[in-house]
Amino acid sequence: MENIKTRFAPSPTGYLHIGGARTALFNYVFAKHYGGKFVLRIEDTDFERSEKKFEEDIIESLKWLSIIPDEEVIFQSKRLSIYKFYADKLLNEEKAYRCFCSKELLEEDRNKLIAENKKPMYSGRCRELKPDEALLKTPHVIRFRVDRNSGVATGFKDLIRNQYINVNNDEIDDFVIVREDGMPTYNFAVVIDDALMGITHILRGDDHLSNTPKQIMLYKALGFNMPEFAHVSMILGTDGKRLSKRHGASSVNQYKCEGYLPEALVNYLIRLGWSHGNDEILSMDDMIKYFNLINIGKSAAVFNIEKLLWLNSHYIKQKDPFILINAVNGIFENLGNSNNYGNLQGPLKADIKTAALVESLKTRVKTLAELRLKLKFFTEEDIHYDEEILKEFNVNENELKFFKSFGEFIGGLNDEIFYFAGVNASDEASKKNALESLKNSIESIKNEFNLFLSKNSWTMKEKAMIIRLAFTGEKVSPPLYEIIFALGKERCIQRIEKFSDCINILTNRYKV
RNA sequence: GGCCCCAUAGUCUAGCGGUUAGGACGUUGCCCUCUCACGGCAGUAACACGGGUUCGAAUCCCGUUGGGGCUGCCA
Repeated sequence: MENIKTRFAPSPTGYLHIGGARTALFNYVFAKHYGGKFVLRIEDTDFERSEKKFEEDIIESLKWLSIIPDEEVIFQSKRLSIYKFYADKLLNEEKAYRCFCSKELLEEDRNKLIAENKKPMYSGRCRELKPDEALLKTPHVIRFRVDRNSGVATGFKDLIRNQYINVNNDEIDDFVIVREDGMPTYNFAVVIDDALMGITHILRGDDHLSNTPKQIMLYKALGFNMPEFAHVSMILGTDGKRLSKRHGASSVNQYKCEGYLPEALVNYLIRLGWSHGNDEILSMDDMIKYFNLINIGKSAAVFNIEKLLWLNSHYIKQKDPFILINAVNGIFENLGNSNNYGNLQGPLKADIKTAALVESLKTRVKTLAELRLKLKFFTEEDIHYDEEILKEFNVNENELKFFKSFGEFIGGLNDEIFYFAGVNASDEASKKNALESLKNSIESIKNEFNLFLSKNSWTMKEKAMIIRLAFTGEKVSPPLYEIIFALGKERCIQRIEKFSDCINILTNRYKV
């Protein structure tokens, strides 16, 4: 196949949603696989519902997913004269006609047909009408004259089903191609644009399957070359209904804000309806290399957040901590104070201490938002000790002695363990060095720590939890060695003192 | 209602006439272990139903059922 050109043609009536993103992705990788082009066209002919912010969101979200158009974005609203030209052409050739039926009249016709249990279709009342000057000035639409010779059918080959789909023409009424306000309807504009833009393959949702025969008729009437068609099945929610807002997050931007990585989302979407043997993890390059229409599934797919989470955690694990710090700051910066994650103080520092925690936390989280939350004990000074938790682990005054010597141990640690020159997070070599010596520091802390414990005949198992509580206030945390490194001697000792005070208060209360 | 599309585990899927029906997510158990994870190992679970065609059907055909879409001066 040569000179492939595909397009993604959303209407800006909502944020880019998951289904749209997948359609865009399929179009993109299909075009790239054959060395062709992919373009973006915004179908903003519905002035009522189209909004600028949605246009921007669509373009930004695609960019975030690395789905980059090869040509300037096209807006249908800027091509109105083109649609008018072709409407006049059809009118002159009597392939279309003006319809003056009022909306009320049409509604009446419709209801009558429905009452008779018939398919609601336009009656063709204005088909043979020859409007005079006066009538032409009244509001009207333009309808396409469907070939009604009995037995005529319109069909096309669908590349995904690999079969012909035919519909009898008498199933299709004389549909509107130009609205009362002069705007083209979807079926009309889409055909003209796809033809004029030289789109060779139309890959779209199968909700358009029933529209395709109408469009085929227009291609023929306008004398355009016919593109190939491929209809991808839809994405469903867990209830089997078409995916929408009520199924939770449905826009790409929401996933971004919740801390999903673009490569995870793209990987998830490509596998939803398409497969390459048993491959699950696919980079954009892999997708482009392997993508084909044959392996696109015909049946609808249910969106499964668990698998997305799995992929997200997979990609998080692959990243170095400095990149993750950056990514976390990126999403929380945009969210500002209006986020759902409570008050988090400032951006994360791209230093070795933060990196140490992020490195050990990255196997423990599934989203970036979760990562940020798990860093709270580190970024905030105010540690809260929950009485219930302390009771649960039976923290009592007997531990005061332990914490006293533990504090001394921390204070006695070699300062060199904690000393790091600044890390340049944009320099690979600098990061690599820092991460390498970080390992050494952690190793040293581990050795010293174990020595300290065994000298006193204590074990890690019996002391780990109370130390964890003292340092973080939480039952769950990264490993203690990393925490000691990240907090540093001073903050560790402060927390030990605070925790000891807390034990005192608690036990004194019982004595009284 | 009419027309069109679809049908392998809870979910995503492999399979394209002969397989112990494969993989992944999830889930369960075990190992590792300072908590939680990661990781490793093991287990769990599917051809919607009924007719054909064929020596042989998850695979081909028909029907039933179920689901989805369209039926707008939305896209």
